[in-house]
Amino acid sequence: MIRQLLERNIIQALGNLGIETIGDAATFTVEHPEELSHGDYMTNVALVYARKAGMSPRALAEKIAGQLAQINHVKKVEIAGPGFINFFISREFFSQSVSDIISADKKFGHNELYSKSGVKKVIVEYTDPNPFKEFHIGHLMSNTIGESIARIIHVSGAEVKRACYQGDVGLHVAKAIWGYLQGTPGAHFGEYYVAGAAAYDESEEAKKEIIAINKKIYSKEDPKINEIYAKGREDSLNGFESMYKRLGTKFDYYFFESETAPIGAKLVEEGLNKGIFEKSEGAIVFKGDEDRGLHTRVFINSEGLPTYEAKELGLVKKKFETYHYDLSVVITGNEIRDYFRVLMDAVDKIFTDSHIKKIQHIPHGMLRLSTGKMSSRKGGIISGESLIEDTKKAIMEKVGTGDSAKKMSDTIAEEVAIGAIKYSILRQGSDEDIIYDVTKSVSLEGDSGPYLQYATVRAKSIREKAAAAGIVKKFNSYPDEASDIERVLYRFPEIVEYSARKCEPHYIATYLIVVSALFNNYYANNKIVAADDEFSPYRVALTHAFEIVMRNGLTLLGIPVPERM
RNA sequence: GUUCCCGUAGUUCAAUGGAUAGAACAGGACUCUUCUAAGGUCUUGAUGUAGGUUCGAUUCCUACCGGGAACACCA
Repeated sequence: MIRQLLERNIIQALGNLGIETIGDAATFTVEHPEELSHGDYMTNVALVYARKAGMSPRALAEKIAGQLAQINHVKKVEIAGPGFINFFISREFFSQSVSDIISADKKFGHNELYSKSGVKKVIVEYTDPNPFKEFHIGHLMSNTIGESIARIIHVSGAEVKRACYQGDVGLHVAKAIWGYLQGTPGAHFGEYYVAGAAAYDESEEAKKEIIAINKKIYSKEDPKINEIYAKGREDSLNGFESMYKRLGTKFDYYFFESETAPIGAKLVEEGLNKGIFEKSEGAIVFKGDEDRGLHTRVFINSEGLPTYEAKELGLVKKKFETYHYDLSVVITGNEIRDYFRVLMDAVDKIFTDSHIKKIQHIPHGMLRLSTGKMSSRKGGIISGESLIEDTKKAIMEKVGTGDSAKKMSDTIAEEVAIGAIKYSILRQGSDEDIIYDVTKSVSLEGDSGPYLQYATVRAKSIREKAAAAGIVKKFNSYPDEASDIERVLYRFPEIVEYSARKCEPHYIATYLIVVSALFNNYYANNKIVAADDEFSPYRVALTHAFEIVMRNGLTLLGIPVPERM
C-alpha cells in the first residue's frame, strides 16, 4: 500500500507542475530498486516525463520531489542516477512489519490475486505418470512444479483441486505385459516395460505378440491377461501413491485414459457432423490453422481408435463435469506445446461454455542428462526413486561422517534430499531445460535447498534458545538503523503475488535465497540471544519473522523444513 | 524446409524497458574460546553477431549465426 500511496502523491505532484498524466501512453512505475542502498522504493517518473516537461530528467526529478507533500512512512527522498527518485522508508514501518508478520504467521504471504479477479475454483493437473512404466525424473519435475503452482494459487485466493491423468491403456501396457510373460528378471512393471519396448523395436515376432496382447487388453477376452493387467495396474498405482507421499502431494482426482477415450471419441464423432473435424486418409483429423502455425492433427486413427488428442478432449469434458472450474491449469513437458495449441483451438470450437475453455497450459523443460533426452522407451532412464536415494546417500556421506552426534536420522536425510532436488528444479524458469549433473546435485552449498533449510532450522533453534533463556520478543526497542533483512521481509506477499501472476515458482525460490543470505549475514554480525542487551528481544522477534517467511516460502515450493540439521 | 522455444562469467542459473548486469559453484585470500562453519567476509570473471525503436535495450522489432523441440495416424 506504500506503493499506491507514492503513486497518488506523484500524480498529485505532476498535476501541481501542470503535467497531464491521464490518457498518456507513457506510464511511470514505482518499484523496489535492485539495490537496498538505492532506497526502498524508486520511481522513474522524471525520466518518463522529461521530454514532455521540456527539461532534463534530473531537473524534473528535483521539481517533482519539491512538490511532494510529507508522505506517511517516508523518511527521506533522494534524486539519483539519471533522474530516479528514491524513497527511504521510516524505521517504524519495518519494526511494525516484523510484528505484523508474526501476527499473520502462516497466513503471511496470502493475497487475493485470484479471488479479486473472480477466479475462485482452479484445477491443476500435473505429474501424469503412466501405469506399467517407470516413474522417472521427468515426472519428478512435473510433480515438483505442479505442486508448487497449486500451492501458490491456493494462497492467492482460489480453491485448488489437484488432478493426475494416467495412461492405463495403450501399447505401452501391452509391452509391459509381454515383458512380464517372458519372465523378464525384475521387480516391477517398469522393468518389464523396458524389455517389451526393446523387443518391440527389435523383433518382428515380439511386435506381433505385443499387438495381439494389446487387442486382448481392450477386448478383455483372456482371463490371464486380465489378471496380469489388474495386478500390474494396481502395483503401479500403489507405487505412484507412495512416491506422492514422499513428495508431499495428495491428489483430489485421478483421471484415466481408459475413461477419457470413449468420451473423446464421442466428441470427435459429434464434431465431425458439425464440420469441426474431417476425414482424411481413413482417419479423422482436425485441420489446424496454418496461418497461426497450427498443424493438422489426427484425433481418430484409421483403425477407428482415439489418439491422445481425442482422449485429451475427453479429459477436458470429464474434468469440467467433475469440478466446475473457473480455470484449468495443465502442466506438461514443453514438447507438447504446439500440439496443445491445436487442442485449444479444437476445444474452442467444440464447447460452448466459456468456463470450460479457460485452460492455461504451463509447459516445462526437460530434465536432461549428458547422454541426451531421457526416454523410457529404451533403457537408461533414471527413476524418481533412484534420484532421491542417490541424493540421500550423498547427504548422509557428507554429514554423517565424523562425530556421531551430527549423524542425521533417515527422516531428516529424506527431507534434505527432497529439498535439494525440488530446489534444483524450482530455482530456474520452469520452461527451461535442466541440465542434470549428478555431482552438482550432490553439492549442497550455496544456491541450494539445504541452504534454505539450514537457515530456517538455525532460526528455529535460536528462537528455542531464546525461549529457554526467558527472552520474550518485543517490538518497541530496536537499533536506530533498520537492518537489510528487515527491509526485504515485508515484501514476501508481493513476491508471492507476482509468482502467482506468472505461474512461476522460481521468483519465490530466488527471493528466499536473498532473504537467507541476509539473515545469515545478520546472524554472523549480531548476537541475537543476549540477556544483557536491550535489543535482544527485538532481534528474537526479527528471527521469528524470518523463520515465518522461510517456512511459508518453502511450503509454497513444497520443500519440507527439518526439525534440525 | 516450416513453426515455436532458447543463446548472459570457465560452469549452472537470475535480472516486472532503467542506475555499477545479480547469485552460486569452480579459482585466489581470510574467518569457529562466541546462539548450528551445510555459515560469514574479501577477490578474479559475462549479455552470440549486425542493425533498428527508445531519454535508456539482456529485455521489444528485423536479419544472420549457434543449440533444442514440434511438424498426420505414439503418448
